[in-house]
Amino acid sequence: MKTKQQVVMEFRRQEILDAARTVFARKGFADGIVDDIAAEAGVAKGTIYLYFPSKKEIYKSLLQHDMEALKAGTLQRIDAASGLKDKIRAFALARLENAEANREFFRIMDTQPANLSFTRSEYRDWLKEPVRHLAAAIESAARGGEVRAVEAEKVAWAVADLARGAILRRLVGPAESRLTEEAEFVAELIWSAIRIETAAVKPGQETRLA
Amino acid sequence: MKTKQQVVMEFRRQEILDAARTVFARKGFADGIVDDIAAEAGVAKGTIYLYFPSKKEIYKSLLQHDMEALKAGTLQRIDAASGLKDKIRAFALARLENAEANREFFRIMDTQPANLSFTRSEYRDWLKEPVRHLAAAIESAARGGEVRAVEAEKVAWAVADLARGAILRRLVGPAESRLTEEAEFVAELIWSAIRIETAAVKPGQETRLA
Amino acid sequence: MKTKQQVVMEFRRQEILDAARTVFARKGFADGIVDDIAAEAGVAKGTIYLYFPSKKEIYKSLLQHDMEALKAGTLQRIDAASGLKDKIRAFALARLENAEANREFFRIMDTQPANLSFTRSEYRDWLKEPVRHLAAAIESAARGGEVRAVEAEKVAWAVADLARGAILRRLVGPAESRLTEEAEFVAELIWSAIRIETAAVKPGQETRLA
Amino acid sequence: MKTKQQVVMEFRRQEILDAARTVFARKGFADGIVDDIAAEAGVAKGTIYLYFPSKKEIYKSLLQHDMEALKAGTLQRIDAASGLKDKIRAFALARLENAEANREFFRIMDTQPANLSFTRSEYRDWLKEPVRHLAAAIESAARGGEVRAVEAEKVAWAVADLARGAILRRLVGPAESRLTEEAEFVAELIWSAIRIETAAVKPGQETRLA
DNA sequence: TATGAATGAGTCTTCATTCAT
DNA sequence: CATGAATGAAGACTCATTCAT
Repeated sequence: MKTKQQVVMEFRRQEILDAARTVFARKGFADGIVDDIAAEAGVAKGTIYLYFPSKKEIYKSLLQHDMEALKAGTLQRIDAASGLKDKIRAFALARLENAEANREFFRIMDTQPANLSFTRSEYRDWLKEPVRHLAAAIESAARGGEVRAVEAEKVAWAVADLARGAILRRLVGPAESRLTEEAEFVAELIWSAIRIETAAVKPGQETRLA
Repeated sequence: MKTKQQVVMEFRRQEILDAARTVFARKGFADGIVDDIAAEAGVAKGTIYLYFPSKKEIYKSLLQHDMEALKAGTLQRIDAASGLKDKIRAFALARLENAEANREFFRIMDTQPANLSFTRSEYRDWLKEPVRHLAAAIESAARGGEVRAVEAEKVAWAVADLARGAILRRLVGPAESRLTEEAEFVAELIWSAIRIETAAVKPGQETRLA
Repeated sequence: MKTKQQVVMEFRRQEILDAARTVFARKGFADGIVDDIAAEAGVAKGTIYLYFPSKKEIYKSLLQHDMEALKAGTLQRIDAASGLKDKIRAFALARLENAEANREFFRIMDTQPANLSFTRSEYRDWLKEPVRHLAAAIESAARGGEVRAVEAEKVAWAVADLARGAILRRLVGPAESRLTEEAEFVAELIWSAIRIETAAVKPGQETRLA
Repeated sequence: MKTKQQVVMEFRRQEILDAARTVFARKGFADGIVDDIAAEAGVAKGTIYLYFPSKKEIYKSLLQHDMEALKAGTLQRIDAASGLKDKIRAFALARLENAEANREFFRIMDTQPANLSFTRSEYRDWLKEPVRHLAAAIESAARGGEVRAVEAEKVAWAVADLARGAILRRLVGPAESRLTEEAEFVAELIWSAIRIETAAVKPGQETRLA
């Protein structure tokens, strides 16, 4: 069981990480100075160094923590969905919602300097697992004759790419549609591309891509 | 007509921009110091400031310049292609080849700090025009009954997203396939999603997605 | 009579001083940080400040305390010796043994920053008294015709200087001889220099300087 | 041949070293802050770092430089003297004069923290050579029957110790005697201790020790 | 025009000291 | 009394920018 000490310790760390996320998201790593983080967290500068050995380490912890959460959430939502199309939609929606709820985190992910030893490639590693998960589902569906025999992993990455693009556009310009619509668009696009047509699509029988 | 002065001036600016591209790509904006750029360009540090008012301005000029080139190239290649699928493939290939030929530039685009007043949103603006171009082609094809009545601009952005994802993966891990294959995959995926099926796809009649 | 309070107080102060001696000897004043002292003493950092008003004051107390002990010990051993040569030997041996038994203290004495208001000059003051004591013995011997009429105080300081040098060399390199031999060397050297020769020294009649 | 560049470079380094010597002598290493050195040298703080990579390196360079000079000077003066007693006197006088002319340097030598990787032991190394030089002269004299068969190196170190003590006392209290007298005292003391008496010293025939 | 030495504001980090518990 | 988390002043070092040559 945790001592009260540890609880307080953990709480402070979290406060600082939250402050850091805000600051780094706003100014990036280099321009997000420690004074800012301290001010944002409402503590003195020295206090920061009681909980983290360096600015870099704050940054790393932040990424690690947030990415872990994102990964777990995404995996869980993929599993919760039943059909393949639902899984695709779930994946996209998980990423969209996470980014929406945590714009700061996404902005960091997206502007992360490549030279902090903890690099984008590691970021991609966190993404890799959910993508593989999705790829497995696609393969399974292909074996079941539900979709065509596609390169499952490439298609799964495509889902991730589309989700990312959608998020980015929402981040820059104001949102023009609901998150569910965005996710639906992704799912529909991919689904249309890989499903096995049981019949010719006649004019007027369009899918929701339109 | 340009004086010799101006020619020399322009030449030096270009040398410095090239050096800056290399440095910024390697170390990012914050860690790419002016001394590095000067050394890379083979001039003294002070000389840099005869051609650019500040480090930030070098960065901005660099982005502006490279993005302009990318935009022009992409537009031209879209126009050169005839059918819609070809145009899609051309778009993807243009971006892939550009990124390949100019990894440094792409890396900068991709890690660009969000706080340089010259932001990603502006970057996206450069991309916007080729995407709109592609969207127009899609709409035209839709009107011609070649593809379904889709949200043309969203689909066009999807093409851009997929291309970007492909590039990113090539940048991180070593390339596993040829650029043309990557472009083909993108074109095929999108095409499969939006084309109007003239007949049911029978088993064994798969497309090249696989 | 001391209350139990005072006894405990005194005990804690001593513990802290002991810890401080170890730390300062190992790292010097500037690099011997208060956390180190607290850890070494097995108390919390705040506790230190219940017993001493500042780090500097710990340092001063430490020097004061140790030097007082050194002075008292040296004086006592000089007095205990009977003849002049014995007194010289006793002086040197007292300093050597003290330094050996308490290398930490000596190292502090010897590297003491000159700018702690409590300076080396004060340190020398503690040494002054034993030296004067020895000088008095020399003068007395001179009056008794035992040694030549030398500048007693200068000779006494010379004894101190030689002892110090011997200690320093033992501190740096590993000891090559016993403490008593070192002291004997000092005593013999000085004694040879000031004694009144009762007869010419013939070859082969060398003293133990060799 | 040196370029003008190198000359200017060397000159600036020297200016900074001079400033550093003053500051370090006054405040010690830890409290001698870089701003002080810069102010003393009449340059901006940043300039310091054009000539030295770190504060520690300034300190090391300073010691190295000054000790080298001291060693060379001492060796030369020993060699210049003819008889053994003269050599002893020369050694002591060289150290005394050097310390007098460069009180700052001596104070640094004497308060040097032991934990700068470049330690006192290395300082002793610089002293070692002149001492060995003197020891050789003593041994040679012993073989020539001029002095007794003493432990030459220990005696030579004794000379160094006495010189050091004399310097220290002059540094603390104001000088009471001329440098030559101090050196003469050292030489006379050692000489009395090791010379071979050709005849009994009769009362009234005292040497200059008195 | 080109140079590169000089500048000093700005940043991270440390650590003596305080104080609420 | 004891604790140790919190503080913030201070210091080493960096680097964009300037300017005398």
